[in-house]
Amino acid sequence: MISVFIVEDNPDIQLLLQTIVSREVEYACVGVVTTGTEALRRIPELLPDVVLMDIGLPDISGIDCVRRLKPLCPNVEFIMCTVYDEDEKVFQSLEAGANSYILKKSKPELLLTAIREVYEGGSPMSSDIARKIVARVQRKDQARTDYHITPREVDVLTMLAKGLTYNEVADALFISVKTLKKHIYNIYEKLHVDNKVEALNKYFGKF
Amino acid sequence: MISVFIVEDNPDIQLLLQTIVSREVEYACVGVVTTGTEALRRIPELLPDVVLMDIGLPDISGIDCVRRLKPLCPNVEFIMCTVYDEDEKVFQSLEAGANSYILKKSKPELLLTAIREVYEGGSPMSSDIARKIVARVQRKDQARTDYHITPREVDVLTMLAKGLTYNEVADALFISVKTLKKHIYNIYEKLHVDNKVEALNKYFGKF
DNA sequence: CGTAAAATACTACAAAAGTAGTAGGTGTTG
DNA sequence: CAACACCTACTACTTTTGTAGTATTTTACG
Repeated sequence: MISVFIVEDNPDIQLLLQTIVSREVEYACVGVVTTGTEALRRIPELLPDVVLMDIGLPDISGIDCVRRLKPLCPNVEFIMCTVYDEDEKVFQSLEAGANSYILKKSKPELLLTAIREVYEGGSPMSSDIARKIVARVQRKDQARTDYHITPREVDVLTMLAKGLTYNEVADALFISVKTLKKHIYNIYEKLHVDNKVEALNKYFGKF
Repeated sequence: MISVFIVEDNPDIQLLLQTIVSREVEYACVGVVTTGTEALRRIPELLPDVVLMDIGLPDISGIDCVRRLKPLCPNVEFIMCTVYDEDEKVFQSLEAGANSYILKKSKPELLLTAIREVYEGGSPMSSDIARKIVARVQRKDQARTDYHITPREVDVLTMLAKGLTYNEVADALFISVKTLKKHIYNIYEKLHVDNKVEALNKYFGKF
């Protein structure tokens, strides 16, 4: 039996979600609230297995709710259930601690499947939401393409990325600091940057 | 009609995949090879819509194949189709340019759906593969938790992350460089680090 | 085998970053 | 109102980075 908590301000959708969840025997709706404030109070008390969280709430945004709740109850799984499919909403939700992001237009069966899957440790989402996330992961690597950075220069960048000083890098690579500086100088020219952080941002993805 | 190209060294699975794809009218299998080398030669010639790529090939790994092919034919969508479900394989595949990652044990219908969805611009994958990716996105934010970094210090860290110098940050925040240095000194103490890159790595996720 | 790219090493100076304090002002809260 | 956290600003000094060159030695490749 999976206990589900619903946070949704629109009465129609609230009722709809509640109906879908309550109809099946292996799911139980243990609570429904319409505001973020209520969610913040009730969820840590009830500790449901899964929370269906709307984003556009009247007081606090659903994303901020998750951000505040997840540290308090790490074992509660949050599914963002919303009309927005913008990239930023998706990323913010995941960064806040949600593990699933589905659109309200999804079919009832899909919602139930999502609840089960997130409960079982998955991150159910449609393939177009997934693509947004994949694109972000990929963006980091695209950076690494084509600056004519040599293998040795990659070594240097990799060590600098760890936060090592010139002396430490030089020791690790068995070269003199003078040589190292030359490498770094060359790297900066190739990347058209003029300090470490800019170089790392440009070569590896952004922070 | 979606043209599909298959890279798979195991004859049984190769035949199975080919059969699944060829059975439906809206899919056409336009080529099958058993090695990475052949894939590298044939795919840029044929430019199929979708490639089903095995990872464990006899010569070059499927991941390296994608890495080399994707820049040559950016409009070809790659689906990794493999037995491995380790995190690293998943990330490496996505970073190499694949847009979907499915396991060989998946059902035939799921495979066909995946081909269609990736062709339509999605990133189909099971919810447990998705969770691995979500976990990586989240890892970056977990870092930001609990070091007692004040709002002003966050401002400072955010600007430093852009690669700005002390002078530039001080100007941007309308404070003196002396004050800025004090902030940074405090940040370093809180994070137990002693330079910029270490601080950024610790506060935001790793590079 | 020659040559081009890469890696190595050096000088010398300039600029930025980091260390280690003190200290006044502001805002909040028990 | 006292304690506390935070932001601000300062001095003085050290260390690390960055700039701008020259020059020699490997290594890779046609």
